Amino acid sequence: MTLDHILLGILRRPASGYEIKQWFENVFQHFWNAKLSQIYRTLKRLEAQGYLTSEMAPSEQGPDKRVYRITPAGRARVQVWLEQGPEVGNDRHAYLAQLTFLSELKDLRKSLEFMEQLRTRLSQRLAVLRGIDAHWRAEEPGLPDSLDDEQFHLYLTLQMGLSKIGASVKWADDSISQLNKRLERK
Amino acid sequence: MTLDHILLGILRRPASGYEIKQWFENVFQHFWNAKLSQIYRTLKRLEAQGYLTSEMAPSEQGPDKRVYRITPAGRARVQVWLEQGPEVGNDRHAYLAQLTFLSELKDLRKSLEFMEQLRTRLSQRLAVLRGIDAHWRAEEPGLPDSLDDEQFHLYLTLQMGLSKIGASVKWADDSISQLNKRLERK
DNA sequence: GCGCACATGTAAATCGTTACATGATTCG
DNA sequence: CGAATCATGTAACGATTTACATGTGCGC
Repeated sequence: MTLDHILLGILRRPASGYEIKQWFENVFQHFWNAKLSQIYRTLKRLEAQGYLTSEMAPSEQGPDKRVYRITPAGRARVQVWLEQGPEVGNDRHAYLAQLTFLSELKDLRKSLEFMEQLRTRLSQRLAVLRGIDAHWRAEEPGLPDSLDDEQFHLYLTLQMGLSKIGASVKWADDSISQLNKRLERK
Repeated sequence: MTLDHILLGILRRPASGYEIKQWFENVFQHFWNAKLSQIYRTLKRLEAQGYLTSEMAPSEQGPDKRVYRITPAGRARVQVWLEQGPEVGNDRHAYLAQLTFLSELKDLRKSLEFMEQLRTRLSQRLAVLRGIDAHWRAEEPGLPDSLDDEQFHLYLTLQMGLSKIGASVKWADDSISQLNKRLERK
């Protein structure tokens, strides 16, 4: 049900489904994603349940859009979610599952190749986050003190992405060098 | 469809649904989880699709169990999955979503409290992984060189967990100290 | 006898992805 | 006039969770 809460959270300021999708792409990119089709469906349900209202409005750029607004019931739901403490614990990493069984190929060179590909992909994601960070630092020299509280919270989530993906890349490097050692021993 | 592949991967050695669940709890704990109900249903489908066969067998401890065995078609499917390169990119962290909107409470002490709870939970997970690591080191002094290739791959996934959760705890500490600074400034 | 670990499933509901379907506006 | 971006949705399918439902074997 977390998608519900995220949509309600974004709608602390009115927005359309399409605009909400931008949030996922710009802000949540490194820790959550939702397809437009799912967003539209969920907004509709949330409105039927009384957490949102909506109305058509002209767009500055393009066709009319349906703008959603949160109701008091919606605000209350976000509040409960925020006060209930952190939800930890459903990471899902398909590549770690693959790595577990990669020994089945009985060929360490294949494992090495896999890890090198993985390292590349992880570095690319790291580069994206670093770009966002750099952009932010360029615009706000006094970081993080100069940020208002809302931006500061956003900034903390970005730091998390940076620190986690940074650790992953280090791990990949380390694994690659251990694999190389193992290959030399044979 | 990754669950399919994981089940087939585990079944490189015959096992029952209940035993597979132990794998998720012991080995995959830090990066994947599946409920028993889902495992049973998926095994059934995989058998119908010809990737598995099964037969009832007596248990050492408890009632009879249904033991699944992988077929050549199943092995081929795992092979394809392993050779296709790493699947990266759907981390989902509910707590980062919560943190994003925590500014709505307009009370940095609430944010601080949240981060402290989060830090506690993350440390607990780290402690579990460290325990597994310590146990491993105690039994295998020459780590990682003394491991066979299968264990070595497993060991790499554990290192990943250690490194990622370690980074998360560091990030939480850092965030807490930044929040404290911010609180003092007011 | 009670509780725990062992063992297997079904049903209902929701979540999430992929494919399909349509159309307006803007910029080059 | 074509491509990109803006904009909204439906349908079908598969993945996942939660609740329900049942029963064995062992140790205290």
